[in-house]
Amino acid sequence: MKKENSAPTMKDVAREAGVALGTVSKVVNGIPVGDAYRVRVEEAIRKLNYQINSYAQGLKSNKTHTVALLIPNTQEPFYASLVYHINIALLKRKYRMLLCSTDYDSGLEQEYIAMAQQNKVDGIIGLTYNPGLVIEESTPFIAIDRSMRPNIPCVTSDNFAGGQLAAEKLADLGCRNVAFLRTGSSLSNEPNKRKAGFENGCLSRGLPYEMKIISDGDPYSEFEEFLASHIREGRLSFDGIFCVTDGLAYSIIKTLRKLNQKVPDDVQVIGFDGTRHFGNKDYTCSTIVQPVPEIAEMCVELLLQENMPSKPPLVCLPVTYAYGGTTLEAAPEKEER
Amino acid sequence: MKKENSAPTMKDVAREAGVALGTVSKVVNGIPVGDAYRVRVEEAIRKLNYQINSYAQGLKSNKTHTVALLIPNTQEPFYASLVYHINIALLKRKYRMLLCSTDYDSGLEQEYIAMAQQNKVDGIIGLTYNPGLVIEESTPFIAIDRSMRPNIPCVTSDNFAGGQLAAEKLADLGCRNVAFLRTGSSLSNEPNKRKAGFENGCLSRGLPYEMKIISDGDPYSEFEEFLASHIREGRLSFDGIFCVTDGLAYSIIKTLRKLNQKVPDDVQVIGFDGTRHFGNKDYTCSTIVQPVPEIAEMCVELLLQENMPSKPPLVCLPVTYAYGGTTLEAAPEKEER
DNA sequence: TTAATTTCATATAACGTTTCATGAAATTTT
DNA sequence: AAAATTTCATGAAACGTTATATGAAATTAA
Repeated sequence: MKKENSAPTMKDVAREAGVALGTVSKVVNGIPVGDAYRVRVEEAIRKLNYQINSYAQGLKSNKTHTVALLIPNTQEPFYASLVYHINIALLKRKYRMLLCSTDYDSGLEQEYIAMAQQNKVDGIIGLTYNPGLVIEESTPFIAIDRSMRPNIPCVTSDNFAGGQLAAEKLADLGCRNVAFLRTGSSLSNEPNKRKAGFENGCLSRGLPYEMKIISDGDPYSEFEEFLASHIREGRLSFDGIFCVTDGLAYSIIKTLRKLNQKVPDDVQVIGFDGTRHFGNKDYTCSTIVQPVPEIAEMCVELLLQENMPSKPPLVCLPVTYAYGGTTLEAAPEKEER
Repeated sequence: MKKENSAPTMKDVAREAGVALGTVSKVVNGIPVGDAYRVRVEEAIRKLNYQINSYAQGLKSNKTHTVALLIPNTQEPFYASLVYHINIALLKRKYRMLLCSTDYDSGLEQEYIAMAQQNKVDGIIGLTYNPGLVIEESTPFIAIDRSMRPNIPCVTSDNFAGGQLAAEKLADLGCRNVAFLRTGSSLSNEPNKRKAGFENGCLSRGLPYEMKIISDGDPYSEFEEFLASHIREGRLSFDGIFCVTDGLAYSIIKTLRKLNQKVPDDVQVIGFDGTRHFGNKDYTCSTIVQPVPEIAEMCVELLLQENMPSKPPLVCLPVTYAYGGTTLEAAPEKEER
């Protein structure tokens, strides 16, 4: 007599189908089995509504079907978007996601990695700015947005091309004098690539540019001061601004408004990230879009692939430009006024 | 001889400490054991850096130490904040979180619940607007923000009090004519409580009010039309607006700006949620703050408590008002101009 | 037709826990 | 001091899988 409330096991399926336990296991795992057997097992599975007990499976196979995602937080739109798409990519492959918000705390990061080193996850996808993390060779690790070390695969957007694209767009849209703005808060070197790409793009188009990087103090008031100091007779000396992130772009747009500069008529603004903010179209700007779904897919793909290539790949995914109302282009959908 | 790359097991600890397997299990699970034994086991655990294999544990005990979180998405700030705080509350108790983005898809929701019904999670915390979900009695379920049915515990903010608080605040700040704005997109009945509380507050203060609920069409242009129609000689007939969410508030503020109404001088705006948007202080408004960390704690607490009370609790947590620049109050920190 | 080979379902032994019956040692009772 | 009782570490069984050795049936070779 079977207990009331317990899920059916392979043994139950085997009894129901009149086959051996091992045969059920094979069917469940897609290992070829005589047609007559397979059909009977499949029927029994359907009839009993059998689902595999992944904990028994994990115990036996040392595979947990769980992947840890190390991410600073789940609230900034870019991170939230990564969480969302990685979650989808994992569920698609029947993997669970263990979410680990690290708050940039290297102690926590190391703790989670240690946990993974034990037997709790099959691998880690990590966005961390802490290069000193101790990661055992045996734990598959994929880095997002920052190359951790030579032997760890890394998936990033093509930040250099993104910077270049921003410069070219601004040039195409008639700018004659542009600026790159960035805060120094991020320790990743990817923003530097955005900057380098932007410089490169400006140079190749003969577009005069200025760089402003605020690393200390309150970036918002510092940027306001910076912008105010570039106003002569009510006019800003730039007519195009590239901000290192959309978050900064929003802030700059607000500052520009305060300084009576019209966006995009007086000055055009391009951000970076392109993560839609809680589906509210009021909070978009023209931007360089990071291909978050593709980044997510690629991370999961690399992490779960059977045989890691000897040379760990550095994947650099293409970015695109998207109009968002803060440049002179026409909206793709419909002009809203 | 032990395999190189495998984690130490209880057996290893037992051998190292010279005690029986069961004794190690007791120590690990905090079951009292003779002091001398406990010390030796603890030492061995430290020496071998033993960590329990939660898959073996889950197999044996039918406890998975995993909780599923059903949530529409991870990107809207309120949801993102819930994810974050529930994640923390669970990790604190050594529970894993299985994140399930449902996109309001009842099929997906049901699928995840079925998965939980099998043996994959110990319980579910769910924010869903689908009252028809089939949930077995045996699966602990905590609803957020919407009472699913009488026998399922539910944790919400005190939406009624929040509406009331908004009305009182606006009255205190000198408003003489106010409006409640809401989109009809949400199927939850909690927004109705916000509305009811607001009405109640207005009535008790003798504050004339108007309600506008947009359920069809593009809410943004509809609201713009609505607001424009209430302008006489350049002045809006309201001097206070309560929006059902911060997201709507941002949108309304932008519309007001377009209509040349100054916030907060001409019209004050209060939103609802109080989730800080990606830590960017440019995107805050005066608001009724939902106590997300407390909601998260409460959900986890209720879900994991040993003996569920016979009468499932309906927990209603207190909200607070927070200044955010869109009302006439002074900023708590420092006035920024 | 018989022997050698291949095919493939079966049964069994782990995997690392928890739990529980067992009985030795320590304590209390007489 | 002996008997009865309590305390508590022990070790084996079980949880639901996977993997591997086993041998029966089917196929091929002689």
